[in-house]
Amino acid sequence: MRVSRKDSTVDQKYTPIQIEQKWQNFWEENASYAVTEDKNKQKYYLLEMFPYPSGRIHMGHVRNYSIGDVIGRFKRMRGFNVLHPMGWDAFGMPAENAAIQNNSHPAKWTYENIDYMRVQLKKMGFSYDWSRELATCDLDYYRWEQKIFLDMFSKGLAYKKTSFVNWCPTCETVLANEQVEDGCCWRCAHDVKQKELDQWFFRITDYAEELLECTNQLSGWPERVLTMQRNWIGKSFGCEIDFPLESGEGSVRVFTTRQDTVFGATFMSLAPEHPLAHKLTTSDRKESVDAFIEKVQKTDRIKRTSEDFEKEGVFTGSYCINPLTKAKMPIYLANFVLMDYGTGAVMAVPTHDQRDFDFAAKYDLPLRVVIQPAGEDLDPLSMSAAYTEVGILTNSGQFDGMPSDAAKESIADYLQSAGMGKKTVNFRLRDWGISRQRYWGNPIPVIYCDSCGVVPVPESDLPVKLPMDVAFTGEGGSPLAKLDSFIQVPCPKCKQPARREADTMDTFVQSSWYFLRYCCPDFKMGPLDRERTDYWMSVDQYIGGIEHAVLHLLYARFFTKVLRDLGYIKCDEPFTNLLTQGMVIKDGAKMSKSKGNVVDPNALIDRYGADTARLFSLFAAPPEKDLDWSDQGVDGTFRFLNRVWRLVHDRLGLVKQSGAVKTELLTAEEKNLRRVVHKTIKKVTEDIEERFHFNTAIAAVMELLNALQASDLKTAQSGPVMKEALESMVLLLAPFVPHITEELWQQLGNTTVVSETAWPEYDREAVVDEEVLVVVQVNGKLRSKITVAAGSDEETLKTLALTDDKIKPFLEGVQIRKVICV
RNA sequence: GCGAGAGUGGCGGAAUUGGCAGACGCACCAGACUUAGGAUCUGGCACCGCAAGGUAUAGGAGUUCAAGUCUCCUCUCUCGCACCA
Repeated sequence: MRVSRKDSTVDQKYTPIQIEQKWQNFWEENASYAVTEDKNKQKYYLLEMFPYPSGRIHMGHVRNYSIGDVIGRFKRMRGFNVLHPMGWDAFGMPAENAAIQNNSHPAKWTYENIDYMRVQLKKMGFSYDWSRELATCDLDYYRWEQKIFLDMFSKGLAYKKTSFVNWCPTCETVLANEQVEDGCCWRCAHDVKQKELDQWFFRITDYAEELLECTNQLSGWPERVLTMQRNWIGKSFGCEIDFPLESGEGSVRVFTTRQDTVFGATFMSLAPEHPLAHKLTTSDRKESVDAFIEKVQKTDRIKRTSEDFEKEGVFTGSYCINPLTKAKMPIYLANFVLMDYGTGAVMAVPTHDQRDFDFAAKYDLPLRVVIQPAGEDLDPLSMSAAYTEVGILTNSGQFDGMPSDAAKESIADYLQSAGMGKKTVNFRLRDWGISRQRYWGNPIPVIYCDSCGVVPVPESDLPVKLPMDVAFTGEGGSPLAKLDSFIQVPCPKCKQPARREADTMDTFVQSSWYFLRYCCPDFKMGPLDRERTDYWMSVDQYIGGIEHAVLHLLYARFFTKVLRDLGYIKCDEPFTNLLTQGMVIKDGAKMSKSKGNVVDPNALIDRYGADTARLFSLFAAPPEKDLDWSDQGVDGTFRFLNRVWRLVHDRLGLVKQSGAVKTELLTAEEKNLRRVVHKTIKKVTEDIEERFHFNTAIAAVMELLNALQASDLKTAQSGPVMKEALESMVLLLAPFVPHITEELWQQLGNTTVVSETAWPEYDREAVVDEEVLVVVQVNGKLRSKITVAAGSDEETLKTLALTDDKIKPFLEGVQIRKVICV
């Protein structure tokens, strides 16, 4: 039964544009996806990383949000109370740059972009609770962030210090360590320089231990991301050891993880920035030391910290004493020693550390072997490289003969009891520098007074509003710093003239807690409504790009713990499950304007509709893998939706006379068709729920469509069977393509809407096979396939297999040793 | 160098617990319908072979009645970290 095009009426053609508009209006008017805290339902908090309002959405957004929407719609149909919010990561540089270019204001540019992109997202048919929409540049958002800042300030978690920071000359602002990639700015890719500035920091290092420890509980996160976070936090166990100065005045403290090699330490290397550097320099060495320090400071950090950079140093003229050997050790400054790791001083063991070995070779410093590999006898004179593996201690006094692993423990204990050092733990993680010398961000709510010092803005004076009467010239740094009406304020304490902080907060601060504010975006009494936040948190499923593995995802974890300790929330970790979706690739490269390989979602929607755009991005690859864009693949997806549309319309006549399926009256063909239907329900449910394998779920529905199309049912039961089949197909597709399925659902005679309909359950009896195909192998090779009744016993199978025409020839003249039945 | 992941047709990808390798889709080929087709439908499509059959999951060994899947070695690619003491 096929309806040719000529017989079709016009309204039977699939017209995505009209259908999608119709249902988007319906969802909007009915606020279909708005939710409240319902204690009788199980909550499900679903979140995709919110976009920066750059102007228009791109394919990465389409993919990210389509993945999320499948999960959201599926969970809703499964009966969950689904919170699925959307908002805007709205502060940041591009808005300010656009303002400079267009002689306009960042707020105008940002809000215009938001308005445009909101329309785009609505055109995609995503099931957001738009009543919770927020933009981080809204006063109602950033005012509460200022409150959080003050809380952190009063707890000592926000503090100011002068230090060398990463400076991007193009962006004219500071960058956190996490925001420097390969020595370049994460945003503009320009070389990052070092600059000494007075900056605000968040004490993320206070949480290093917990942030590390909790990675072990995040079983719903990709191992890759956890590994990256663990490496970034970089915990190492070792010792701090004091090396007394030869002069008798004080000592140099080092951090080492190789205290088993202390007896081999023959010289000392300090970072050129080390506070003792100048004090230790003898007058005759002053000239060369100063020259060296200047040279190192001119070298950029990236070069300096690359492994192939030549190790150089200079002798200070001073000595210290090895506390265990009592030997005199010359103190050097060395370019490879970093001030911000450990103590900025390294005990040099040239025999067992390659860097020290190279350094010793260059400056002709003494070598002393203290660890011997099993069955070898290292001779310092003939060594060509450091020996860095485990071994047996030698030349190490009372520790001689001990395995190096055990010696680590014993020597640490000995040093500690002798008061020469202590066991310690060191982290690679640095505090998070949040000051940005830019306008379009959240003002740091602090005032500087000559007599009172750093004074936090009193809570009653919050919020510190971003002034709107600002000129964006693009010259001479942040416009805020030059705006007297903003800068000049009386000191809140002494009322004398004082100055407001001109820096704004890193935009990553806003994204560190937006997921919490979504729980109570209208709350007026503080940053967070404890009751509502506790109901929704934590986020059950978070979805976004891998590029945030250490940036945003680490900061958000840190903030969650801080806000917990401040009493705002209960939960310890923000995101229970994390899905990192792959990139969208075209012609072998990531889609980007600069490569000229972008596909504009608008064009796609106009030509095929949002359902096709969604379906293709879900079908072409599993979510966590990169997606290879194919225009022809999009055509194929569109074709599939047309086939679905036509099939339902072609079978409408059959479906109209339907009642309930009476299983006892079904023909074999009808039973087979039902089996396919219910097997598909089972597979699609499991693929979505357990694995997020949307591509195979869609493939299963495609198979169902193929089976339905091939079927030709004619009996009295055909109507009910077909109706069940078509309705199941429509419901199974609903999370992927919500518009066309609503329309078809209605056309099938339903008065409900799909989004409020329960997800289909498969019938356990209907999926049972009556016959099964059994594969017969001889000596591990496939030789025949036989069809047997389901549940046949082993004996029957054996007989059938051994007498099978295709099997017999293989058994002639051979002794059967074993028959295995699976 | 360290850590993580991957390698399957012309392409994107299936194979969930060791049990028919290549589902589904794209591309391609043939046919049907058509005034027409960039529409639709039917069939074909890993490789070699007319066929029977044989060979195939980066390469090599192994375990097993049976290996894409488990073990060992090698190669290649991607990502992250990297002078971190």
